[in-house]
Amino acid sequence: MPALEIGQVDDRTPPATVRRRRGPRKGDLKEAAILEAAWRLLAEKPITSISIDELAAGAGISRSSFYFYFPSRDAVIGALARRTSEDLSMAVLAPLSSGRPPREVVQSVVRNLLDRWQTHGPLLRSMDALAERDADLRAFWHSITTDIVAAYAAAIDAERARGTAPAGPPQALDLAWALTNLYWRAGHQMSLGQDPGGGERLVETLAVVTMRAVYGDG
Amino acid sequence: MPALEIGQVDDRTPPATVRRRRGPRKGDLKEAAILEAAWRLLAEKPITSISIDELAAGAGISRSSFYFYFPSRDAVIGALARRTSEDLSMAVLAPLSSGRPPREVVQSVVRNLLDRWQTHGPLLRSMDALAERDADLRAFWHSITTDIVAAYAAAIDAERARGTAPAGPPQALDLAWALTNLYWRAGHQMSLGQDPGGGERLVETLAVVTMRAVYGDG
DNA sequence: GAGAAAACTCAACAACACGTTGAGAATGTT
DNA sequence: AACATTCTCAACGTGTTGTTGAGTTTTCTC
Repeated sequence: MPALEIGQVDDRTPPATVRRRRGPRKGDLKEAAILEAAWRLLAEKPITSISIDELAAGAGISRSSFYFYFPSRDAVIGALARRTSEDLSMAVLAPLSSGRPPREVVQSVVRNLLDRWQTHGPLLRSMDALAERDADLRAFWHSITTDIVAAYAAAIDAERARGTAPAGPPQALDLAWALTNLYWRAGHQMSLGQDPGGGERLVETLAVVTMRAVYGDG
Repeated sequence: MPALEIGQVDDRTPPATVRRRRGPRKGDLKEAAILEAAWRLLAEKPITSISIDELAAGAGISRSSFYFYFPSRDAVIGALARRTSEDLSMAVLAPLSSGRPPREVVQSVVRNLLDRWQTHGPLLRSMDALAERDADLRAFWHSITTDIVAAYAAAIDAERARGTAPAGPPQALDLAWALTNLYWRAGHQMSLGQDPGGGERLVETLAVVTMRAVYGDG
């Protein structure tokens, strides 16, 4: 699956904002320009301090015109978020179905996720903040993470069935949920530069914790 | 340590807002009333949708008067956060120095933390959001969590010295950091009702993960 | 308890961001 | 060319923010 870049027009799926426009038209460029501007601005300041004016100016249109494309600033974040969700899912699901040895799978999952946080950090953080206010986005994102957790739990259950991992409690789902949230927060903190020792050391730590949590029987 | 309740006047330390007032004066009641109003409102809606007007009205003063006490809405959250930080530190530090067996210590730490998230959830979530914008609050909170992590790491190192836990890598500090962030995110999600299966089951899951992470040698 | 200082109150003002409206220009379709 | 759709934006109304300056009340000091 092509990893759709930010700013590139997404013609694979109907637009997330089912609002006014229908067919593939010219002003799609402007919509993309707004998203691109949001992406750019997000890298330098938190979402709450980006005004519609800046977004519009960044896309080369007037503030009023902005509202033709998006109903609100939050909707822009929502659109970016939906666009990133696939990428994030794949970061976890691909290694899980690779058939490689457990230790490598875990390492890949963790590495991939932290990698996404490195590049999409500002967006993911904004989304986290937005999800508290926006019920739609919260539901959407909840379903994404639920899928990821379910897949992870299935992998744990498979290991348990093979006898390589001890049976619960905790249930595989609970374990998967906890680990996924561990990765999430770790990535979040890393993207803020709040982690002790960068990159590979963090991957290693998370991988060890995961291996012990799944295969240990403390 | 007396667990200072919200709305109670804090005369133990100089006011966080070193702005205008000095001695212990009458209007302290109003300041407390604002904090109490913030606390109350926070329980029903996210910080971003609470207006200064509501805060002032909740405290029985005019909007302009609000600015006599706090320079901004964020400062109110900051004040509440500082007030809660001790409580949160103690939730972790007390069990660690209790001398009880490891498994019980871990369970207490986790239980205490989740308990705080249950009662202070809306505030802690607001703080998380605020910390991204406010450098002061971020630094303050970072020092709090750093202390907690350090204490946790010291406990792990003690176990390692006793030979009951395997030596690193990962370093005890990295392990403590990861576990603390796991608890944080778990509490965060729980306070949003986004966790699978409530209370005690979550405590159990986190306790198991912790025990395996510290004592396992996967 | 009189007078001064400090603490406190608030209406009015200015600045800003938001979202809407309605009139028009550009683009596409027949 | 005539028509419909897409796109643009100035102008407006609204709500929230933070400041100012003039007042009232409380507290302190003698």
